[in-house]
Amino acid sequence: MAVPPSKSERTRLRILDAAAKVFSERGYSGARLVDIAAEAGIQTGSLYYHFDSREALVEEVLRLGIERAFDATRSRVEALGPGAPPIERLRTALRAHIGTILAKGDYASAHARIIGQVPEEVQKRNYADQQAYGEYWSTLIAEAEEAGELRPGFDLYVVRMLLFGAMNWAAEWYRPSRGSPELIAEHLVSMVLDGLAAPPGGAAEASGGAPRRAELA
Amino acid sequence: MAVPPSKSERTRLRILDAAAKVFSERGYSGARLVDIAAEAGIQTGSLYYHFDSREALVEEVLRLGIERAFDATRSRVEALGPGAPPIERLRTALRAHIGTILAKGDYASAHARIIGQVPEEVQKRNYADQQAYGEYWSTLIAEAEEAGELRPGFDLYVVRMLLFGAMNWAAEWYRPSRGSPELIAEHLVSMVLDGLAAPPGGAAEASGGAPRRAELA
DNA sequence: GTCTATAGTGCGATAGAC
DNA sequence: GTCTATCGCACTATAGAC
Repeated sequence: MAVPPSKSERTRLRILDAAAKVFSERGYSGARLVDIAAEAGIQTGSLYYHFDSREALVEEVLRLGIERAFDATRSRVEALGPGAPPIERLRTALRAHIGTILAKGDYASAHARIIGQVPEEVQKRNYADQQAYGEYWSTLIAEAEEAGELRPGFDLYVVRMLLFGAMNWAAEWYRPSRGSPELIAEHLVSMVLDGLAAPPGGAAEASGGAPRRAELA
Repeated sequence: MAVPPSKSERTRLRILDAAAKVFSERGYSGARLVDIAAEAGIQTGSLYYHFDSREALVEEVLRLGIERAFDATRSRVEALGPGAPPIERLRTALRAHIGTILAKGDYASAHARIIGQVPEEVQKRNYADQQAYGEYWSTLIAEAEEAGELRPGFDLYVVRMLLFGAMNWAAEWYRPSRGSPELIAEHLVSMVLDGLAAPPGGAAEASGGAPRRAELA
């Protein structure tokens, strides 16, 4: 754990960062090894000292894409402590996942963008990781429903996918000029949990202004 | 208008359908002309009688992707008549757009998936169409807010992009086994307008079951 | 570990017959 | 209009020097 990273490992990480960026920008087939190498500051041939093939490289990017989002989300949810209401855990997970997409580099967005384009073998090997993260979200949502904190009647799989869509798509349009990641996260949480519509009573005031501006904005 | 399509035009349309499908499945660079030709039932060289280049082909697919979603959405909103409340117009637009994504072939989802990967020149030429459709949505959302039918405080650009994300992403996960397009559309509308959360009163009953099951399910 | 050089392959595009 | 044949290029991957 406390071992300082060797030169080889540091280069390997630079390559992975470069690959995540280029795969995310150009898609799986559009990303050229020469572009990835240039972004990492080496020649194309040198990539093969660190990775067996283009496929092995993309596979590691995809694995890290899930791992980073999962780690960030789980650790922030667990930091709430065991007594937190399920909907508060869900709210925290939403903030963590979209925060990873917006702020934490290109791994998560590379995964979202290219997983449907990589060779079938690579998809299969990534499937277990995806399942585990999906199960985690399923549990978060189901526990909120079982606690009576969600309106009844939703198909929770559909809900989960719509949520992932709103979050993962943010990689396509977000620019820092649009506001802090935290502000975007508050919009998401406010929209999907409380809804855009003013409550029927007409007293818009009573429902509170929608997204409370994030402290860190 | 009433002119029957020539053989050439029918082949051209078969090629476009095939291209929309293959571009949507494999991404811009992953789509091979030989696959598109095979899907259309012709040889690769024959494509060049109908289109000048691979770029010209993808450009037409992208143009149609916007056009079809725009036409479907606008016509359903206008069918409501001039007196419809703005939030009802927005609700209808949401149903129409996601319905196009889920049911109406591959053009809309091809646009969503590959617009970020095509050469910059192609992106630029598609930009005007995108702007027009985006403006249309901006107006729908802004009118609902001005009518006091939305909770105050949202950045409407962020809202629009989160909505597009939830809708466009559906192409990635939707299968007919998940339910009819209409059922998915009701989940979307219910979630983003009324929210997932049960109202604070605790009388979950009063808020109504979430997505009313679509008639056409 | 990283370089240069190159072998091998697959794809977009064109030419010309039918 | 569609075919077959082919040119030329760009890219992955390997070999061997340093």
